[in-house]
Amino acid sequence: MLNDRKKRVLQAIVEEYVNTAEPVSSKALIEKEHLQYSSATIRNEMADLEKIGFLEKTHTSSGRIPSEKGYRYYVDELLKDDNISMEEIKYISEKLETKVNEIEDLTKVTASTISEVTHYTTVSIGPKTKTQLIKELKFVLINPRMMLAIIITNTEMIKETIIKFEEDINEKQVETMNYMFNQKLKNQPLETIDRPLEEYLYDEMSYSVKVIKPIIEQIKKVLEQEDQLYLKGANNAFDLPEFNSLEVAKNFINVLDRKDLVEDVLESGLAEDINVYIGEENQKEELKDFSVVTFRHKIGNKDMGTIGIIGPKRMDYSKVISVMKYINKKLKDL
Amino acid sequence: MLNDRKKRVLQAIVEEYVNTAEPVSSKALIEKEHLQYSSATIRNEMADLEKIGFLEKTHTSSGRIPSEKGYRYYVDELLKDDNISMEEIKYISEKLETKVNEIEDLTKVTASTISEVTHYTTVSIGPKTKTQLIKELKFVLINPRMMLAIIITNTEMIKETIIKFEEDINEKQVETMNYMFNQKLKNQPLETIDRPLEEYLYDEMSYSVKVIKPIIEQIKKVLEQEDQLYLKGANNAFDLPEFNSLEVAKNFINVLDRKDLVEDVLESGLAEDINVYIGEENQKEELKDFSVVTFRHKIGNKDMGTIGIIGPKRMDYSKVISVMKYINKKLKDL
DNA sequence: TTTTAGCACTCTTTGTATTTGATTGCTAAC
DNA sequence: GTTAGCAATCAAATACAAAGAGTGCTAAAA
Repeated sequence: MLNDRKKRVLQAIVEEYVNTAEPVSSKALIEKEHLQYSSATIRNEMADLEKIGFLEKTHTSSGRIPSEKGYRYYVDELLKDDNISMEEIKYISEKLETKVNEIEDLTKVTASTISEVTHYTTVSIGPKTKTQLIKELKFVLINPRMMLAIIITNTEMIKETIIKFEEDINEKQVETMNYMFNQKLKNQPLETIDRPLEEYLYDEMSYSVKVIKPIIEQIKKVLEQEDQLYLKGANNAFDLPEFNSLEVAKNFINVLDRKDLVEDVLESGLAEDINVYIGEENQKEELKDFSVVTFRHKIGNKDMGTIGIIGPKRMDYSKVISVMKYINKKLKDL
Repeated sequence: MLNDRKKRVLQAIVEEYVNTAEPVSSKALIEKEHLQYSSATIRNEMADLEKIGFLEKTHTSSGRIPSEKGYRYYVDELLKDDNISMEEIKYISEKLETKVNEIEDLTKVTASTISEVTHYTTVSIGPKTKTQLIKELKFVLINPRMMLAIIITNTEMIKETIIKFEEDINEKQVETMNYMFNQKLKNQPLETIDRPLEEYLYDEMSYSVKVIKPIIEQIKKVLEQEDQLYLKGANNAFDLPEFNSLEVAKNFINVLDRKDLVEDVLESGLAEDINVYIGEENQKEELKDFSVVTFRHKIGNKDMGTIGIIGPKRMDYSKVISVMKYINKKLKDL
């Protein structure tokens, strides 16, 4: 579709613009890229690239910036995904090799590492609670009116919650309940905890409503509560020149504050491990001025959490994707 | 020290400036406050108030704004602390009366409520882990290589952590260890878990280092890890006119990102429940352009968590303090 | 046919005056 | 003790000019 020179020009413009945030002129290009052509030749190529929608101008006599279509072509065809230095490799390895006990923490650590290496803002979320199976339930009596319920899922996620009672209960009762609940819930999806279960338990056990109800309610509450989002490096955004516009900055902060939005973005990822959404490609209106790269970490086909980078359209896609690919490989090795 | 009219002028200027964020002119003042004096008289009073350092000008022919000294006098002498509406009272009551199981969550809910009512940014932190006593330890075997340790403190704070082993252990061992650890640690400050304890346990129990060491290490790790900060309403700051200056906005975001800073601020509170730090009164260089109001929630003399509001010096101290005082009363009633 | 030199044209950026309007401080009168 | 009145001050808005960077296009060179 594009001849080699055009590809080279487009790639150079994207990379130069990512670096400088200034429209790229024909002169700047031949200097930076040591192109063996005159500026007039490059200008002609740039005019062509603009004609097919890969470049834009900010005004008639300005240099060019990539259009969203230009970024897309760059990401799909031109981008190098080994743009990662020895220092970065070392840093990432060390970060990921520190012992992490819980998967949710692993997602956090990974997100935080990505943010630190790329200097972009990351958001992350652990494995989706609702779709998981209950591997085991453990009840521990803390005092006669307080019990801790521990829920272990098939992805080794562990959730704890405290349950308070209005009457005293004893160890024996806890044991029975633990047995009954496990009997009924083991290997079930978390959403099993519903009305019929409640009635079943009332029938099987002779314990009062005052004992069974708080347990069911609290477990339900824990499982239904939104999975917690983790945000890292939001302040980095303010070092980017596009955030000199207060409006953009405000917009950005507001997007990060909209948990529903962020969650949707993280869940929207397709089959791929890594997905790139550039500007208008984002479903959500509020994100159309930004680019989002999502990274889904899986073991087999078990979802282990998703991480998203939210940044300007002028994002260093090459660096971001290189880092994610490296981390992906590293995680599979663990 | 100040005559009544001066007090009235100072109070009016603070309140007007808090509202409008514009320097207050003598003319605006007589209009808004229905003062029975001419603008020239008010100008004389304003000149006097400036002479003693309670007011400032942004340039020679501008209206006046309060100085930090002015705010301080306002907070100490003029401020009304019943500046709270029926709607706000209702909203706060409902928020605080929803059942909360853990103290850390109570601190979060409170912080979030304060942010929602005042529209300022709040940061909060639960009761300080390190200074608490261990009330009880519970070990629960999850599988032969994995155990959950539950630590209950004297303020009913509950911390859980997962411990992984490199060799299988059984229920019996867990029971023994649970007994031994409790024996040694009950009613001790959390920092007791030190070298001598470790040796004691090796001696008393015949279990291998591979079993005991991970437990001690992991418990230590949990107790030493920073107490988690909770941030709410950061985006509200961007609606304030002072944040139209990108530099201020950036500064603000950076402060919020500096956990050490924020933590120090929350801990710096004195004996009082509510403390106000205006601009330069803040110990930390980075906060000298902001005002901070901290609110410490105690039951008896047990610290139950601290909440801080970080906002512009032009803060609505009256609203903030009124809300905090009301919440404080409410919490004591619970 | 491809490439390039050259130049007119466009538009942003920067700098400089000029004007407008709000507000004060001070003086003299009430 | 209070106030009217007025010169003085300064920020903010407006207007204009000059400089500079970059393009598009034409015609010539390769």
